[in-house]
Amino acid sequence: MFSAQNIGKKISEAGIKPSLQRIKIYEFLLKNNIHPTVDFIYNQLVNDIPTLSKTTVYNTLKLFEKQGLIINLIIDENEIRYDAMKNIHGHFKCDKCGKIYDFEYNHMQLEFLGLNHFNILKTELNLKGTCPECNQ
Amino acid sequence: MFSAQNIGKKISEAGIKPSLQRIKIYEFLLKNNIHPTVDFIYNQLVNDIPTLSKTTVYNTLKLFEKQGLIINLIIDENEIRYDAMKNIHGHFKCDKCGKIYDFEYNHMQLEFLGLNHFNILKTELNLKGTCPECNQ
DNA sequence: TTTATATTTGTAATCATTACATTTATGTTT
DNA sequence: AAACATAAATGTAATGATTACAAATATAAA
Repeated sequence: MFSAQNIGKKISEAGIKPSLQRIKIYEFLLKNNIHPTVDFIYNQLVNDIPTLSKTTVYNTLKLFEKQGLIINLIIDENEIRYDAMKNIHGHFKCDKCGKIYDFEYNHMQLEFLGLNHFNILKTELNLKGTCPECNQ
Repeated sequence: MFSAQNIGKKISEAGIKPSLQRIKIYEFLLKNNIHPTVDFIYNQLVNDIPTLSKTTVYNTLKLFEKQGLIINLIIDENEIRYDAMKNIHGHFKCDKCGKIYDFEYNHMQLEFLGLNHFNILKTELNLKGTCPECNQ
């Protein structure tokens, strides 16, 4: 499903040279749809690539985002998260356990008032509250 | 329109003792609907209150938020902004000039799929792109 | 006036991110 | 293959927003 070749190809198609580090980082995002932070990604991958630097993770994610391969997710202070899912969806963050859930919504029906002549490039719908597990 | 008494009363109604600092900070948010950062608020008010500490601004805004008097707005990394507008509305941030615009949207028609038994306490709709001024 | 409590203040610590210079890897030319 | 140029990765130091914490000040109560 996500072979190294496929991943490298996707990276190439985004105009990025597929180095080992870049393949591993993108692979991690594709296989783990958990909206990880930079720190989390680094800690997971440093086992695989002992020489990995956190700066590389930062640079790589910034590059991926610039080239449209992933999106970033600013849902709470002091933590940028990353998401390789490219379909439009919303994010729910549980205030108690901190887990982030994806959800679908009827974005086609959304209507914005007073944004004529605005060039909208990104839409973020973030919900907060408590998840079913924490509600019990 | 926003007299010191009215402001003090609103703060009291939120269960907060209306000190000078608290009144000035809330007054600033009410009179300037510009989604300011902590730093901006501090720099504006320190003229008025020369002994003001930035810690007080942080503490006061946190308290206001906890008591539901204001909301915070996390639309970009490294900057929490605050908003005293209590009606539901979205925020558009221009990538070029950085200005944040309010807009209305049809939130009543919004439908979330897969969030049964989730307790939704806050909804944030953030758009990004370029504003008409920067599009020219 | 004492005493207790709440609020404000200033400094130091924390932590995510960025800047920058060095090292390593990759690709090209001769 | 060697020399060179370029790109990518690395490690350390700097930045900047936020928080922790203890001391000082203000407010309220006895």
